Amino acid sequence: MTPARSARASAAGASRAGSGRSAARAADLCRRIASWFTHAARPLPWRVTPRDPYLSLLSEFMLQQTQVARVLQKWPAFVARFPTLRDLAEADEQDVLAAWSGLGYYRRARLLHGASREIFSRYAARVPCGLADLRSLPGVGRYTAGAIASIVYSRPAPIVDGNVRRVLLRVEGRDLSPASADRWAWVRADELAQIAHARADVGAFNEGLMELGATICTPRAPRCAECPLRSMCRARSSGRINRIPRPARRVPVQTIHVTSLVMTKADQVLLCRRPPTGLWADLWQPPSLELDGRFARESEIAARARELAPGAPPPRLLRAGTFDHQTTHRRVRFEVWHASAPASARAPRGMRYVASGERSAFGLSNAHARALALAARASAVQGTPSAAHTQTPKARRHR
DNA sequence: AATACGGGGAT
DNA sequence: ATCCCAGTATT
Repeated sequence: MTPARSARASAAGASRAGSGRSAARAADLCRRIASWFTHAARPLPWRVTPRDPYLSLLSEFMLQQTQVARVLQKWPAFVARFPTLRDLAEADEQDVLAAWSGLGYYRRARLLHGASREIFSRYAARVPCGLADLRSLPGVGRYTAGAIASIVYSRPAPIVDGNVRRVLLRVEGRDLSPASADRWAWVRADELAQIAHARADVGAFNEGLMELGATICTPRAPRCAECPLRSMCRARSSGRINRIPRPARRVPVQTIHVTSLVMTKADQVLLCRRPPTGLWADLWQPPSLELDGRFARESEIAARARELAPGAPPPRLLRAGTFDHQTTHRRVRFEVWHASAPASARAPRGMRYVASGERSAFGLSNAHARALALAARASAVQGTPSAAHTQTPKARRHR
């Protein structure tokens, strides 16, 4: 064997056993993350020691595609309303939806409720620790199952969310297409989870990886100077930190027109239920007309108002105003009208007149809550003098 | 492999 | 204005 050939062979061997250097690198990465997380972890209400399985499950559902700051706003009231898994499992779905109001992706509330009922009945009210059992629960996918298994039960399961994917792609300098990036990240996260589990606490490693992505290795303007991985980050050393990960293909935003008719009777407002599928499924709203490319004409609103208060003289309509409600791939334009129903009016079948005090028992989207507020301000201005002087300066601008 | 599904934060 | 967020279920 010539010296040259011998050198190639040993180089190939060393790189496959790959082991050598890459295993040491992986162990180093795990160690740095765990060490950093012990002092950098944000105090969050579900980060209790030891982890509470129910609170962890609840937080994971709420945090699906939802930022920590938003979950923190809704967390106290939800936990106070449903302190234990049993409370949640025995609740009516509508009460769960009401407590979820404003969080978005309302299907999660129904799935969480279903999961809690299944855990209550099939698992004796204990959140399961096995990946397969977890995955069988409604609303629990690969990420959530891995999070519960590893963070709550210290099982060697990987998790990949948007944070983990970004951190791993960057530290390893992988400029992959979105689909390949996701597959690669799961493989890499699995390898690292096994190492972290063998060395220390895989839960702290997984949680630390997410925390790093959420607080340091952010999508834009990452704070590399504070990053525990800065000296080993290949995206940074090759100047590609702003190109990795590649941006996802974005879908064009479509515009929807909603004309809402807010019927009030004394201090009560008429609400109806949305259909069980589609946007804002199963939530409550004021009766609304959703038309293609335009708001409803006043004659169409008037016809609807007569249906809602049959037998009464035609209600006087007040155009309260318009606003835009922006979501990721939709712009919802609202036009809000107000009408007063006579005290004798009865709510049509399936609808309810709801007093402001009991509003919190009804699941309402933020958009429809805003429509109700707009109508209330407008009718207060146009209505009784006693109500008119309570308007805020902001309300005055809407006249 | 795409698409539907909220609402808001950060830049 | 643009991108993204502790994703999952359905098509």
